[in-house]
Amino acid sequence: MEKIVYDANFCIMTDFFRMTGGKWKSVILYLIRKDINRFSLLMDAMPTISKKVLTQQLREMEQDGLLIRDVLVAKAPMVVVYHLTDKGKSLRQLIDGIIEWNKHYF
Amino acid sequence: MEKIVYDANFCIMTDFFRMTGGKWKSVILYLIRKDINRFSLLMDAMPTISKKVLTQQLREMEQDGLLIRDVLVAKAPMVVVYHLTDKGKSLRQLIDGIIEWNKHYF
DNA sequence: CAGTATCCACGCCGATACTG
DNA sequence: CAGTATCGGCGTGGATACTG
Repeated sequence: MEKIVYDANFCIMTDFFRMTGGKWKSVILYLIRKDINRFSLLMDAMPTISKKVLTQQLREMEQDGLLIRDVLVAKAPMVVVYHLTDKGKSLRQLIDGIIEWNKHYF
Repeated sequence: MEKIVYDANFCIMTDFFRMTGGKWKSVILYLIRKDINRFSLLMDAMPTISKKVLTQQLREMEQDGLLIRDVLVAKAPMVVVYHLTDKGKSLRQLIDGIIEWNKHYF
């Protein structure tokens, strides 16, 4: 009979929530998948997000290997395109699962 | 051609993250499912959580219909038992999906 | 266009002491 | 045993002005 001792800091779920949780990441994931893949397009689609926060979220998601930041033109006016990695795309099934669950239990 | 405008405050994912996210809720869900269903047993299993936070999380999860708080003895020394609702149990498949995803993409 | 730089509010989470 | 009450740190998210 072993004792179960749990620390949330070492929970596998913590990684998932860090990568997809927060206020905006699941929305960003959804939008980029819909080819809303430019900084200004994302700003237009999320009228209540700030530039700082959008930049932050995109950078973190890049770090987590969910998306790639593609700089097409490096001088002003810059052109940057975002697209999902396979890892980022693979989240869709999980998100769809969550949506289905929501439909069923509400 | 319609314009897509998104506000995280009305996102279906926000509900899911509120119900299962945060630092402890997925752990609590897991533990109660393992019949670690008393306040003090949960405290023992999560040595780094505080009483206030555990109480908070349990109350929120009760509000969200994920678990039921069963007061067996209302006078000190009290006896309270927690158990999952069907809605709470149903989260297991989603959590398992997340764990599988994690195994595959790490 | 796609960001930085600052400053700031709020809420999550935690430590500790006390209680029916 | 199963909580409340109180105080406080810290991180997330936001408003606004500025820039290569």
